[in-house]
Amino acid sequence: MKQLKKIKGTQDILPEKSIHWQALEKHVHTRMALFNFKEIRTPVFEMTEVFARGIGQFTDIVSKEMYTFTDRAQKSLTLKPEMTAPVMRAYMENTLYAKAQTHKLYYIAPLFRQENPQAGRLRQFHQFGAEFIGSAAPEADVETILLALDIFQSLGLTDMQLRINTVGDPPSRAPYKKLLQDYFRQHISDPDPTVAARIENNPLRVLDSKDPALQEIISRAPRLVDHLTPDAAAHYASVKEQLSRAGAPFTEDPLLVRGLDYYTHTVFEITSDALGAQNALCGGGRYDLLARELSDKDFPAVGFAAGMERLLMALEAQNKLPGRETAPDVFMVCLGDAARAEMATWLRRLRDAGIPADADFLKRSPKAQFREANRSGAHFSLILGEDELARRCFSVKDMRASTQQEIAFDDIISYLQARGGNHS
RNA sequence: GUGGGUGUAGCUCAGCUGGUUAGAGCACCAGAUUGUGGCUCUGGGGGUCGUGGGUUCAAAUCCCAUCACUCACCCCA
Repeated sequence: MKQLKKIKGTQDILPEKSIHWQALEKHVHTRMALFNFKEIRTPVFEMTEVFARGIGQFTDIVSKEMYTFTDRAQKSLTLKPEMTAPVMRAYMENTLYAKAQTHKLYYIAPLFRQENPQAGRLRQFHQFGAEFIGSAAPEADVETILLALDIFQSLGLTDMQLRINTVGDPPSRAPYKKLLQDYFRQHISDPDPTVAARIENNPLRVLDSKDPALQEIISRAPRLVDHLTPDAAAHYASVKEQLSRAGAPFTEDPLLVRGLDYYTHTVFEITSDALGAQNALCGGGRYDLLARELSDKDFPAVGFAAGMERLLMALEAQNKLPGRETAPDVFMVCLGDAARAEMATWLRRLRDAGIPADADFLKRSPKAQFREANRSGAHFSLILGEDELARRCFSVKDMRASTQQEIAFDDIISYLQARGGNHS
């Protein structure tokens, strides 16, 4: 029979790796709590509308990367390719805005995009992220950026770059867009279809093109920073000033343009030198326009999303992977049928006492059971055989010291507890 | 969607210009030690050489196709 294989661009996270995932998730929960962000969980799939309207029809995500299918009721559903739109949908659907003026939400979730996989890019990948909804103040932008930095830094990660830019507000952007369109139409003689479409639909996106032929033209293009309304300019200036005061080094990148339509004002990206071509650890920004795309209400918001696979890759490259292997404190070695009959009972007693315990389940030879005990990393082997049963005791072997002594059944739990677990 | 690279044991790989039953290290299992692991020694199991076709007396090796994986472009986390 043919071996079944996982879907392209997906990954099995085996025990060897999952210890790092668990530690990273725990770390995220801890740091988020420190900033008073609360976890939100949303379904893995949504009505396609949530993304089509939220993210924007002309974005790469919506136009070619979504896992979209129709269910039996002929509704179009989509596996979520990002979390900001679902969080905003949930925020409004559950009228969180009625409970408090601002909400600080965070998530850890699997996401799906049908792209060609490569290092740091998968079809099912995982992000954690935060969404600070309800405040239009630059202080909220800063809080969000500092949160992202904090999570990376507190893991010990170094060699990161924070880049920021502003994509302005609608009053700044509308006239600028026209200006940019005119400029590109005038200077790009025969644009390829993608570029042509971008000039029409979202000229800002042309700015981050890496096409060598366009670099010259792009570098001379009019810049949004020079065409901001006073309000937008003040917002951006305030973000920069607060970041500087907080001691967060950043570089301004006038060409940093996020691929999603809902962004306004501040956008930012944190990249790592430890990664390959896909070096963005985290991307985010303010998205005051999203709520209106999904409803008839307006809510200012700012957030970020960070790729967990990429973060783990960067941590691994710097030897900073969090999490350790676990091992049981004790491994039972049962010799003979009478002892084996007591195995389940003793395992239960040990575990009820909070002592991580394992045993051999293959009825193997003593030698093989000790080998397994050794491999498990257990501190002690609890040997139970004919002799021990008769004397109502265990032979307790310390696997590191290679010493052995008898401990009465009645004393075994307290004996092991006094040894303080596997790390003593 | 487009390029490049790689497919031999569970893993890492060797296998020269095609030539008997395809190898090593690690891992796994067993024995040396009939109730004692780690070290050592001995032995063992495990491979349709990614798949299909072609050339040839003969293909893991050469040719074609195909699939998978991977890196990169695009784009993004």
